[in-house]
Amino acid sequence: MCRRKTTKMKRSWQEATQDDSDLGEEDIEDWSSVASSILVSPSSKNTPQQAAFSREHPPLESDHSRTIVHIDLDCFYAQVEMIRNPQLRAQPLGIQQKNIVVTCNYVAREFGVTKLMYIADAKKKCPNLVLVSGEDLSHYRDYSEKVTDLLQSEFSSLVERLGFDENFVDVTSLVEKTVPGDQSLVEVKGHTFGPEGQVACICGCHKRMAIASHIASRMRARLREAIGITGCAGIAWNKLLAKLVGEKNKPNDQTTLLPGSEQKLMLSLGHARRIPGIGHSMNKKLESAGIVTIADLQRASYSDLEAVVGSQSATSMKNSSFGIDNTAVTRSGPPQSMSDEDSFKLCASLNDAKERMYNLLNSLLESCRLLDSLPEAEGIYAMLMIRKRWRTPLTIRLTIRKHSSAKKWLRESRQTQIPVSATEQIKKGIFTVHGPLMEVLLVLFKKMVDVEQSFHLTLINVCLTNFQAKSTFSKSLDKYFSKAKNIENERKSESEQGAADICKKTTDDSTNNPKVLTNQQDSNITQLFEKQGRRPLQTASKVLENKQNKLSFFTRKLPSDVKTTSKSDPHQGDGELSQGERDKTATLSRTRYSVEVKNDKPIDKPEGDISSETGPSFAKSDEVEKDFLVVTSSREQTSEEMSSSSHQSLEIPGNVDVTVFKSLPLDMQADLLREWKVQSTRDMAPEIKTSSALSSQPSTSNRRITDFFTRSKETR
DNA sequence: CTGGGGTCCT
DNA sequence: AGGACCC
Repeated sequence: MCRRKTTKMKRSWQEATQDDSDLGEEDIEDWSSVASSILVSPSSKNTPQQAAFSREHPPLESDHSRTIVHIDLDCFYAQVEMIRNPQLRAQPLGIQQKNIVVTCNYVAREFGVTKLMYIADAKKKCPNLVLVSGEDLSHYRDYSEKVTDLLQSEFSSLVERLGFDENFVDVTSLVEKTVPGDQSLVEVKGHTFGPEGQVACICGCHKRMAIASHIASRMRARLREAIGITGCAGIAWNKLLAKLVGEKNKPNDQTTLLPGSEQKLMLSLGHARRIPGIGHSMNKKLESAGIVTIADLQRASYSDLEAVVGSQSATSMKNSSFGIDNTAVTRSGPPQSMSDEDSFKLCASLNDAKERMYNLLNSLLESCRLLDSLPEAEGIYAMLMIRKRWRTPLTIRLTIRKHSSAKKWLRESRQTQIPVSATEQIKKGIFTVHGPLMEVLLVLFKKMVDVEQSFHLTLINVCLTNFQAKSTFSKSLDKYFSKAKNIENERKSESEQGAADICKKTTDDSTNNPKVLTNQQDSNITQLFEKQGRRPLQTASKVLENKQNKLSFFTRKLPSDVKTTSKSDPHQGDGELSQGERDKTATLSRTRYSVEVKNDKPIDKPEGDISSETGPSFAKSDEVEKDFLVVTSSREQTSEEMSSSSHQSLEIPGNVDVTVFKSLPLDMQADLLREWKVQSTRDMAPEIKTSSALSSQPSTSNRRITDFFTRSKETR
């Protein structure tokens, strides 16, 4: 079977090889039939035999079983600045970092301003260009996280970030749940890429793409409603194609790839460098072998290619050139590192370097803390934020760039463990550890720079990484709730105490001073500076603009997400929980969105609408801000689920204040319910088997907080 | 006249 | 620790 399949693939490859310029229907049809004939379980690709076989014949398998949406925000930094200051919307706006316009709005683009353009050139093109500094990324980071969170909580738990402004969303399971029973024809929403009316594949992918196009439309609508941000979507059956097709209609639009048109899409790109994964150095290697275009790549013999770039790259490039990509959407989780950097013309003295390092470190620790907003949040919010945010880095890295004539862009770095004294402090929520960290940074600095000699630096970067694996906060949760009434009554200091309690781990002394959580100047820091005028710790109090968004932070990668050497199971979908855990999952969830497809036309309907029984049920978007708990109704409920949703108070541990609990955002309530439920049933006997439809019901946001604390970064 | 971030692999 | 890649 594999052999037949591969033979057929090979034939199509040879056809493409023989005349790349001919994009006739024959090629496309052949590809389509190939694609449809080999809907095969991709899990069969990891066997050694397969790998060995692949070396001779790269695994060109077109897999249509997944449905991927790629979301790409329009000129992201510029959009954020326009949200922050709407007056900018009407003007040509450029975001400036040092000497460069890193991005600009579409008004400016009409003047010919482009990304990564020198300020001087941009001003020449557009003398009235308004420039906003974009060197501080924190606002962009905030909006970026909101976007990922929205996609993750409302559409799919499988969301992968790429930079700040792109997200891949695997909507396979959502699509499957909404496949209409009788309607075979579903119109694609938005633009398509490919010939109209093409019926290319018999596997049902066309219909899935069409449904996904409605989901993508809903995603973009939600991003606009809830965050005020616009973006493009690409819809296809793998990440590569989704990303590439999404660019076809910009800005603020969407494009669905029609099955059979992948060859046309890939060849439309022209240059091989347009393929994600082929960067500067790969491209140079390819050029040295005479491979410049994607057609060249398709045409190149595998053995030649392998000789130039190695077998692994050869295989993935060959596949990519045909639009084949089996890589999974990998849930991003919270960041693996936090860094802050500054570049400059000249840094030539130790004191200068110290001050710059201090400033970088200070802003890093500031963004770790989030305690500034604590007094303005309810105690419970603060605590949960802390639970999410307080990840303790175990290593610190210093990176510099020396001016040394030749390789100006070369960086050097040294890293070391953060002193245990400092990590202990951070665990307790005390972020005034500048002193010890500065000492460590200084050591790292001197490993790279001979401070006795003259030096010339042009960049310094401080990076916190290697976050601690296991959180100890989880067990303090119930304690917190039992104190919740105090917090309500006594406001600020009490909320700080609440946070402090959480941080005390378990057996801490009872004399813990609540004030540890306020800003404290570390007097030791003074000794690090011979010169005065350094900045005190900033006590800026950021307000919680949006508690929901602040609180729904990224989930952490789970062990099952950790890469298995190469291929992925496209059906792992929402499956990072074990079957048993899923079955125990509370069914309360926030309103979810989807699209009802009826008579070839999508109709928005509230999820509770019983008349939607015949088709897939989707919530309507207008009511999203009303946070009411709904029992997801896109399938039948088991009696167990009915009871868990209608008698939710039974799921709440006795020591928890119900009033406080009910004041929480609904998705958080669901998170906690699930957490308790899982905990209370963890040691029970194996549960009743349920249907796959049931088990695949996503618990969306339910996973976020719990996973964050029960699982953490596994050491690598 | 080259951003300020991130990721993973070797 | 560096290098590749991404935005």
